[in-house]
Parts: sequence; structure tokens; C-alpha cells
Amino acid sequence: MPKPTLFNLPEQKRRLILQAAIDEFAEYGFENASINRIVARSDIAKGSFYQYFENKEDIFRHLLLMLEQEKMAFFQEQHPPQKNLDPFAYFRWMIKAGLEFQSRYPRLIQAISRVLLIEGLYYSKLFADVRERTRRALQTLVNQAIEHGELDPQIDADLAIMIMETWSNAISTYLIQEGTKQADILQWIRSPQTQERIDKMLYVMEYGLRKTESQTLRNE
Amino acid sequence: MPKPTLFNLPEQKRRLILQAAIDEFAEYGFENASINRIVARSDIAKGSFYQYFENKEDIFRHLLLMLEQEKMAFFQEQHPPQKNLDPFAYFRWMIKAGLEFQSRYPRLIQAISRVLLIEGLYYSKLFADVRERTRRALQTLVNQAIEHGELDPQIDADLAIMIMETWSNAISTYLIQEGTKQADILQWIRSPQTQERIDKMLYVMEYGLRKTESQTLRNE
DNA sequence: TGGTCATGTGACCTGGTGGTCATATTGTAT
DNA sequence: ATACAATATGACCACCAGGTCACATGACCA
Repeated sequence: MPKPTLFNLPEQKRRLILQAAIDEFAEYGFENASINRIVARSDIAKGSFYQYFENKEDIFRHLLLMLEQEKMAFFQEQHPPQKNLDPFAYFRWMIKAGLEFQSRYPRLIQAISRVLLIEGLYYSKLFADVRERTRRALQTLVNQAIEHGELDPQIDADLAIMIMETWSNAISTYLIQEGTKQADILQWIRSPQTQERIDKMLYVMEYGLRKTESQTLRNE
Repeated sequence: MPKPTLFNLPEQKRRLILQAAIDEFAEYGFENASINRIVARSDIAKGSFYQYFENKEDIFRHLLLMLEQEKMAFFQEQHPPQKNLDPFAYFRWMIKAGLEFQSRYPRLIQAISRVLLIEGLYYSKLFADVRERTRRALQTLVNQAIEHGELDPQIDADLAIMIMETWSNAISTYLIQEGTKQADILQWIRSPQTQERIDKMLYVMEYGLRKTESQTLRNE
């Protein structure tokens, strides 16, 4: 937990420090992020940093908390277009809503995704708790799909979860990689090209790459 | 390129050094791998390391080259079960053969995959060349599938490549993560459970998660 | 035996890291 | 104006990184 001193700071200064940290984590990941650079970028003394935070993990977890709070607020003001969406449609909606969210806080999300998706694979003890929470959300979704008989019976729940997890990670990674090249991220994410690209990824997750008889039927 | 001195070394000593480097990269990735630890593990002096290699990138690229040569040799002695496999079957076969290969050099592959798949995403300039080569291999595969009319026409080539790339990466990552926990990797990879798991991932890539009419037909 | 050349060695260099702390500065209440 | 607590500061610490280099060792030949 950050020290109380952080919250006594004028908001502008606090935001400056956090922004510097976000940029640092986004650019260097967790392990290689440098507190020296963070204090230089935010124009405070090294000692001051340690008046505000315990250590590097402390500030990172604070960013994580901020993101989670923003995300909860965001998803509470959003609503699915209609009730009783089937789980696949709900997953699609969730990803799409996630896109909008991503375009609001691109840099923060880049920083955190980089650490969790990439480094988290290998320093897994540190952030295992976070990953577990997202898994549980997918679990309920998959269970619903099974109950409604919408999941291919050849596929067991664990596999389905893994596949959804893989795709939401792949989409995140794609967005972050491409998004950083764009001048206006919001506009780029909302553009029909990007939306279509995401739609197609999700389509393949649902229906697969191969041409089948039912696809031929669907297209007619 | 490593210096000539490396190749004058007795083979056992050279293998010891390379093994130490493999373990180091596997455990710490490229950026955080420490030459001090490598020389300590392989019981040579720091100065000696620089008699053999230019720097850290030099030794890593040497490992990469070794792996590529082993891989080429391996795939030349393997043959697909029958001629004229359709591209999806060929992709499945390639992945399966890759599994066998992976069980031969698990540690080396772990080291290199970690750097290329994980760190390569962010330090992309360093190893962009390697990634480009694998993409081209997938490209030809996808083009074949299109020619044979086996690809869902809703899906364009770029997307299909991206999906195959994502899945071969996901499978590699899965194998590395789970494989390191196993006592006998070869046995674990050949076990029916593991094979079935991979089969199912590839199945979903081909046919998707959702229950469709044609699946119902296939199961009967 | 002495000379020469490839190889081995570890102390040492610069520059970076995360973290500490005595001291200076500032804000506030009396 | 004074006193006192909260905050700001940057020199400093121990440690580790990659890389260098003067010197030691050893193999081979005259």
C-alpha cells in the first residue's frame, strides 16, 4: 500500500508521478523499470519517491488497483445490448466493451498488460492472484455455455477457458502493438477495419478456420 | 559470430559453457541473463568468456543457430505420413513433429522460445528476422489452403496466418510451462493425454468452439 | 633450454540498480 | 515570532551489470 503522504499530494503532482511510472512500466516492463528514471521523469527527488511508496511492487500494485477500479466503474455504466445473450455473444460483447475501455486508458493498460501477460508468465508467483480472477470469470461463462448446450461437446470446460483466455490475450496484445503506432487510438479502435478484424478473430474462435457445410449454409 | 577460440575448445568444455548459457537464458530471459552467472556456472573466468564470444547477443545467436540446424536435420529425417495432406492436416503434422523435436531439446527450446516469443514482442528489433521467417512458412501453407478451397472464405490470408501463429505460440508456451514441471518430458509429450490436449486445441482452430450442425453430423 | 604464441585469469573499470538517511525546507498552530 | 511536525532532498550505500586488460600459464617448436 502506498504511504499516506501520497494522498496528501496535490492531485496534479500525484498524477504526474503515476504517469511517469505508467510510461516506465509500459516501456521497460516490471523487472527493468527504473525508479531512478521514474523520479527523473516526474521531477521529484529519489527520497520523495520512498515517502510515497514502499518499493517498486507497491507502486505497480497501486496502478493495478487504479485500473481495476476504473474498469469496474466502466463496466457498471455499460450494459449489454439485450438481456439473455448467449455466452458467446456475451463474450463478444465483453471483448468489444473492453476495446472501448482500452482506448480510454491505452498507456495504463499497455503497462499493466505487458507486466501481467508477458512477465507474469515467468514471475508467476508475483501476480498469480490477478490471473486467477480473470479465469474464474471465464469459468462461469463457459459453464453457462455448457448448460445451454451451445458448446461443442467434444470440448471440455478447461479447454474452452484456455482458448478464451488465449484469444483475449492475443487480442489485447494485438491492440497494444498496433495501437501504439496510431495517432488517435480511440478513432482507430472504433474504425470499421479494426472492428472487423476483431470480429473475425472471434468468429474463428467460434466457428474455426475450415470451410464446413454449415458455413456454406450460413453464408447463403 | 563466436571467436575461433570457442571451436578450439575440447568439446566437453564447450558443451558445458553452452549448457550454462541455455540454463541462464531459460531462467532469466535475454535482458536479465547474467554473464557473471554463466561463467560461474560453467566454471570459467570472466575473461575467458570474452575469448569465446563477442558479447551476450553473440552467444544467444549461436544458440539460435544451433537450434535451427538441429531443427532442419530433424525435419529432414521425418516424413509426413502420406503425400498430399491437406494444409490443415499438414499443419497438424508439423505441430506434432514439433512436439517430438521439443522433447529432444526441451531446455534449449525453452530458452529460445522465452526470448523470442516473450521478450521478442517488445525488443522486436533484435530478433525480427527470425519471426519473419516463420511467418513466411505459414504464408505458403495458407496459400495452399486457399487454392484447395479448404479455408472458410470469410477469412482472409493475413488473419489465417495470425491465427496459426497464435496457436503455435500458444501450444509452445503451454508445452514449456507444463513440460518443465514433468520428470520425463519425452514420456509426458508422447502420453495420450497430452496428445489429446494438443489435438483438441488444433481441432478448435479448425472447427471452432461452438456447436454447429456439421459437428453434430461429424459425431454420428 | 629458451622463445613464441594461443589461451586462461581475475582484479578492475564505469555505470547502473534499489534503497537509506541526515539534513534542509515548508506548513501550520499557537 | 516560535515551535513542531510533515515533507522534500540528494549524497551516499552496497551490490551487480557488461566489459577490459595486464599478466600468468601452458603447449609446441628450435
